[in-house]
Amino acid sequence: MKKTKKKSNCPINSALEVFGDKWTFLIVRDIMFNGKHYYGEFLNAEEKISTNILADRLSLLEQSGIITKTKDNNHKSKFVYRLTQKGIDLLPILLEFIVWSSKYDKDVDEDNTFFESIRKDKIKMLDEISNKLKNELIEH
Amino acid sequence: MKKTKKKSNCPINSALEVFGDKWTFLIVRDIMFNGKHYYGEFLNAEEKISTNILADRLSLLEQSGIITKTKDNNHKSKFVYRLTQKGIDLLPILLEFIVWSSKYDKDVDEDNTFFESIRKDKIKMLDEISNKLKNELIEH
DNA sequence: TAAAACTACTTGCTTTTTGCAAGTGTAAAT
DNA sequence: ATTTACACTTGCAAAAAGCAAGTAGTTTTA
Repeated sequence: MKKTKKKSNCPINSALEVFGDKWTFLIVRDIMFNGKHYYGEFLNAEEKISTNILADRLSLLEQSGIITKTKDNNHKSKFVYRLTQKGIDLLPILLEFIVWSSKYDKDVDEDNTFFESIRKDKIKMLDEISNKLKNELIEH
Repeated sequence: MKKTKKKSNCPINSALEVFGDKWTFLIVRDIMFNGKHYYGEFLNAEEKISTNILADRLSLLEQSGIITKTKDNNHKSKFVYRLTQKGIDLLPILLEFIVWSSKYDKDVDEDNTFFESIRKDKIKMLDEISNKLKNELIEH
């Protein structure tokens, strides 16, 4: 995916210039909810992204300031991928995705306690998760 | 875009099976915020979708139960596209897209009063817009 | 009432993106 | 010293997107 000129300055289109594909949000999801930080971990996701697409998307996310890429100190051949604040701020969008899908797609894996928590007290849930992510960000 | 088997039952992936492209959300946006209802109106959007992609996406959105397609009574050669309740329920997602983009993309067209209203009182905004859309749905 | 214009597509073709398999280069473990 | 682990890169076939032109009903206009 090469960088292309903007189609418009609509805020929704603006988000789609980064996230208008099948994979980018899944990478963010894996860092956000599944505690993944390494290339190999993203590759192992259930959805089976291919290696070249993963490399491309990680690079785009880094260019967009949504994730950072740093060397792992204890393991020099590994890179650590983390969410920036801009990335953490995607949380409300992903939570709304979860709310919508768990309402309308009955095939969705039902971790009902989690979905219910989001629905019942969205703001509390949002604070908890975003504080956890923010701490990870500060510690490194 | 042909219908393909699900890559997983993750709720986020589930939403991306429908919305993981550059165009689908823009069509929903045009119905939701810009009062568009006709094929020709979607074509005229700033982002310039091509005719075959538009036809394909309208058909997918209809199959997914997010929009309905009905004959226009006063104008027999026209079809009216409307959001179902499932489509209206996408509103929180789109509002969060707007919040995120207007925070991080400084090129975004600034209708500050609108963005501020969303940020200041998200729940009120959500009620107002979704009631308006729900009325349209009931009247027809 | 015949011709032109409108509306919602469809078709054919080129370009771009995706998906898959195999390969490369550096670091770590045996 | 050699194998294994990890993070990619490369090459190629398949799928999707983008563009221009065509079609088929429906209204409008002359």
